[in-house]
Amino acid sequence: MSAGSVSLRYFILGLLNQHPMSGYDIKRFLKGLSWLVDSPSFGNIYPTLHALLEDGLATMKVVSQQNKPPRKVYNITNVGRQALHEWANQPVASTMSLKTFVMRLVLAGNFSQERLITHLKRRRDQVADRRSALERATDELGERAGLQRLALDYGLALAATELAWLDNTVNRLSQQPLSLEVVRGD
Amino acid sequence: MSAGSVSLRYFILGLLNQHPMSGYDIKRFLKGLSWLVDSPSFGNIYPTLHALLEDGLATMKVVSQQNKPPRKVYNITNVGRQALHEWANQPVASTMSLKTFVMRLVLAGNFSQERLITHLKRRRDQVADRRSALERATDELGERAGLQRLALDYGLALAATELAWLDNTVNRLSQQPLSLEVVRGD
DNA sequence: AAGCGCATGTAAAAGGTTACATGATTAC
DNA sequence: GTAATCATGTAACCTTTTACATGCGCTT
Repeated sequence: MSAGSVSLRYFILGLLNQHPMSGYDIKRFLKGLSWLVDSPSFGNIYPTLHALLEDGLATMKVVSQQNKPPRKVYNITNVGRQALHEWANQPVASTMSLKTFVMRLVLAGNFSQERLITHLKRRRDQVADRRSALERATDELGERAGLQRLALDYGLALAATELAWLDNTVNRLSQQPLSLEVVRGD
Repeated sequence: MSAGSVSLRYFILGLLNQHPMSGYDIKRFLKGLSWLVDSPSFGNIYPTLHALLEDGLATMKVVSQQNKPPRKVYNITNVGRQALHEWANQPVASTMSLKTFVMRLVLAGNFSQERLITHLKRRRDQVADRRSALERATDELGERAGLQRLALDYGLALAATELAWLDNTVNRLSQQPLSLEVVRGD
């Protein structure tokens, strides 16, 4: 999960800040978005939740269900919220994978509208750089039509779409703010 | 690198099959494509090359340079080529990250035009499935406009572009095959 | 001989998946 | 009682990054 990515610890903490969840819930939620975000295994999720408990960043409550075994629902604490904000204030690496971008996008719900827009704009600049790099690489290839050209072509198509989407979204959000209703646990 | 991905061992082997390279060369080449493929560290590359040597899948020759320290250039062996083909014949997981797709696309140069087209078509189907899943998820969200919707929207935009590119490319390649000049090492 | 860029290498630590094991609850 | 689904948990293993260390060849 790491490698210029979002550490699972803070990714989960950010999810908990939006909604109390069990390990199973987290797995299901991320599995549904698995093309857009990392989807860790249970063997990674459960120990991470235990660590959050241990460090006082989250609390746990056993919730009985009908027809189903009980769940352990985790809730972020005030200390956890503070840790999350401190983490979020750290500078972000200048390059970022698609998944990392979307993960931070999801976490952005914990913060302000400005921060969200900043995040999108930074991504925009990054994608523009990437497009330039791909164009340069394409030029260097010259006439040769091969697999590398195919890969570059593919990358350029994606970059163009991403840029358009980001511009569009930044404009839209600037005019009409998103309501960021974060469900606060307690 | 693993986790439904392309193992570094075979990725490097595939690169060597297209062109003899040193560890440093590999690093530089992949760094340039780092948005499209995994870009492993030296601490991963060098030991992998040693293992390929050890297993007889590659040979190594020290090549002196002017003005620069000598390089260790690796070359695939016949045994290595056979291992690569066996690996490539194994069934591929039904879902694949963008990077994994592009990595396999680059490796496809080692194989036939049909295999290349098959790879692209399989990706096409996969992306179509993904789009359906994202559409379903969007419907389930209903009216609520939030970050999750933003993420889904983003995913849908990318999926649409990918589908168009894949269709386009498959058609183009079906009519006008790509010349796959693989530089055979020695 | 000191410094710099190229090039290779390694050990320790971090991060993750796989493959189990356990147990609750319902349905047959 | 046994199979199936939901849910949690753990240990062994694998991969990968990080943070060094080494050395060549040129320049000053």
